[in-house]
Amino acid sequence: MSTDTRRLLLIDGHSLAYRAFYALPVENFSTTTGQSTNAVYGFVSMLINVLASEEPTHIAVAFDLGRETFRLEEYPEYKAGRAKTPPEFHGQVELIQDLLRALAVPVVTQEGFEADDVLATLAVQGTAAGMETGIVTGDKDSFQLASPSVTILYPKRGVSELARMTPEAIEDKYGVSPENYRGLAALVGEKADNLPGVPGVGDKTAAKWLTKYGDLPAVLAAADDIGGKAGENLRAHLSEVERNHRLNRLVTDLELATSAAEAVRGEADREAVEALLDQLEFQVLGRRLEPLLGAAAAPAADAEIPVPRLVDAAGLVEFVSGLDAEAPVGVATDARFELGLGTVDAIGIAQGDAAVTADLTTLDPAAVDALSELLGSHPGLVLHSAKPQLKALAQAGYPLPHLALDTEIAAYLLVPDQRTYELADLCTRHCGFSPAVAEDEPEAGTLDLGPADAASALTGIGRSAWAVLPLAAVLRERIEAAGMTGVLTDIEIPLVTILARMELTGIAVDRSGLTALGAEFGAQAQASADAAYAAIGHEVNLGSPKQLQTVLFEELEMPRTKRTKTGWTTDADALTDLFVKTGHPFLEHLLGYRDTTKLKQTVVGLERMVADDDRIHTTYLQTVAATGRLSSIDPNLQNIPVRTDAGRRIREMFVPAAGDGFADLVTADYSQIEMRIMAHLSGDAGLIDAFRAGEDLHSFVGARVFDVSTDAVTPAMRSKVKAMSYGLVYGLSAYGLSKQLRIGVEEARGLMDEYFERFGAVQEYLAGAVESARRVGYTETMYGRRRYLPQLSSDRRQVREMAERAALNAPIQGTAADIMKIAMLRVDAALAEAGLASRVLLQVHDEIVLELADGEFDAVAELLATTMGAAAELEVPLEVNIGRGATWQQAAH
DNA sequence: TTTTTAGCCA
DNA sequence: ACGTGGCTAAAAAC
Repeated sequence: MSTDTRRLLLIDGHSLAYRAFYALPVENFSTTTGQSTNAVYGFVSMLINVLASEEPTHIAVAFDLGRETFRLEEYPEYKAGRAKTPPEFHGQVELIQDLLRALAVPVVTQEGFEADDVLATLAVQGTAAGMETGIVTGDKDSFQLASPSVTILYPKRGVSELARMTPEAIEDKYGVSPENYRGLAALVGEKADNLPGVPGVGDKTAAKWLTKYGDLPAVLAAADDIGGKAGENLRAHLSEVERNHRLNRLVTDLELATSAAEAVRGEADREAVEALLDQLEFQVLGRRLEPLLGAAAAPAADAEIPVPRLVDAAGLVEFVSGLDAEAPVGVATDARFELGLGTVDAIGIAQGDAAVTADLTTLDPAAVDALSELLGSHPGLVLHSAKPQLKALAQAGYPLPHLALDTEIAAYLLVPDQRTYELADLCTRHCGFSPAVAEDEPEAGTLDLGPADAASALTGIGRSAWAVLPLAAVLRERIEAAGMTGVLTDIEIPLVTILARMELTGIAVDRSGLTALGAEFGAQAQASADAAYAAIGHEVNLGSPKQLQTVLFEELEMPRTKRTKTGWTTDADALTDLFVKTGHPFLEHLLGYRDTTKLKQTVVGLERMVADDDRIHTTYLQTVAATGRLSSIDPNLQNIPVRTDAGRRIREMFVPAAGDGFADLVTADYSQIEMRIMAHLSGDAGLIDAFRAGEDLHSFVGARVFDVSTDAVTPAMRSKVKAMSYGLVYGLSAYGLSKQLRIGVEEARGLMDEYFERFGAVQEYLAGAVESARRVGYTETMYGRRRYLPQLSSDRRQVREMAERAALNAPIQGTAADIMKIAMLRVDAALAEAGLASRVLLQVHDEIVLELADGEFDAVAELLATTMGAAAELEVPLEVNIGRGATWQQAAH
């Protein structure tokens, strides 16, 4: 192509925005105000790429305008049956148009026509003017426009790659010329446009006919000569094919406001572009837009992704010894876990622009030493999702490193309610590159090493090790800007190592006791089931809500309960109500069955997770709970039953490793920590007095609410007050309270009014918390941990009120989580400092469980009480309860 | 394979 | 419509 050729680039805006929307995970692209930006991001990213690769002299972007098109007029079902546009897509096209306007890129539309018609017209004008034309569109109808001077750039795989559909490429792929593509499409049909074609005819058959007869009119004329089922179908669908052919013709003679020759980019409005990028919270993308802003050549923002070197043992030693002891070091591995047992075969290490990958299974002692030295002593190690990798390395005999940063945790703190924090996505979003390059190259952590692609898998790990470094730099800046450096570096990052140790240690269980208990619960469940069957005279799957509904509401004609999406609820509350109303024994047995099967399932689930060392190694997730709490999986040890006697028998199965010098378990839990935080944050004098006086909180509050003396508070009054106090922390309504206490709404409202009368500062605090969250967009814990709640400004009431309740709860639940995390760090440090062998095994939100080394109880109890009690400075004391026993249950107090 | 229902914890 | 934050299992829907 000579340099003086004029090159015209035409873009189908709507089609590309839609492609981008589905190519990029919407949950990873939204602003703090809740505006989704994935389609905008993908579109702009594509625009930058295509401008760089095509270097057009002329450009235009077309959008569909208006619902009424001539196609819809002729065929009312045109594009009918399409799935509704997802709500997250709304507004993104407008944002793209705003951005294009600010960039002075011509936008061309025509009322009553689709973007494709506009592009077709411009392409024809361009060809007439001797221009080379490229059309970027995800609509195959435009293939009919391909010619020696017109190429269709069709997105494959997301929006990052464009297939160049020249006439030859179309001929190759479909077996027809661009002129005949319309005929092919008419025969085959287009599902997305609701244009059915000839049944049983696909690209191959259509191409065969078109080649044989020349073009579509000739095929239709020869329809009677075509044999077989396909020919029969063709004859039966002639009118549809003709209709498709009329509708898929693109209009090339529109009178447009801008002609191809006039489609030239003007001078960008830099301020407007920057304001928009700010609003979209795009940072890296903004730098990549620099060249479009007409400024002096900006430095290339695209990081050069180095190709990691595959090194052997000697190469690893050389690389490690050459590392700067001050500068950050990126590390990635292929660690994976099964029942608490980790495996790691490969490691990537990077610093600056250099990255290597090594096969850990082939290292010699010198290399192992060098690696141990690096992991054990380097102060700047950065990993993405460090904990599983640290655990696997530790099990492989390497020291538990000092972690400088975990990029997954940093990303979580910035947006704690995101679903995933994958390295590749974060790099794309924050750094403008993606470390996962080749499609056949597995990502770190997911590889299955076959001999053929072992090398590419290994370089993927090295690339990940390198990628965390630029990501870390960006995330650190953003964490600092949000005031969360303290939460990150003083709480979350040091906690990783502690959790890793807790998980590696696990908690011992009585394996045969579990088996026996499971069998016992199983037998009880079977007995309840048999009794239930006897009560109705036949068997039914008691675990199937659908079958239960048939029995309860049709067979037994009981009154209908609350609606669910698919019928009527059969939950325990509803069944209890029904039992009160009907007294039918089936209900009683069903409830008994539910209880015991649940217990049995819990026991069986635990049994499955016992590792070879007779211990259960749960995994704590540090980036899941939006409030800052931990969560626990595989198995979840934060929801082991405790409320019933039968349930507590499961806690009897958790024991110390007596043979290893651990005689007992110890539990330490914060008493009423959330109410204490409420007292502190609200500054309510009444609540603060109650805690300072060390009185029973609920009796104290009950005395005020019911206007009696503290010792005149009955158990019934106390339990009402307790439910209310906790409910308030979560935004409970009078209706909810009435349901929970099985009292009237008016009585519930009376209780709440009385409560707020006596504890006015609590009400003020709660109202103020929502108000300030609405204003700044996020809630904050005492330690600065944020949760963004853009839905506080939603105009949908249900959505908004849900956000309001979250805003009430997040600072309190989150502060409690912060305090417990700080306590864990200090307890761990204090145990080590005191030279004690007792160790922390579990965390259950406000409780920790320790394995007590022989003879250490007094020291440990003292240490726990002091350290946990002093973990935070509140207006009220932090009370810690400590218990000791031969099982988790017995250690409870 | 994903969604729905139910139930356990703080 | 009506209390927050989690995880798991089984059935049902896809």
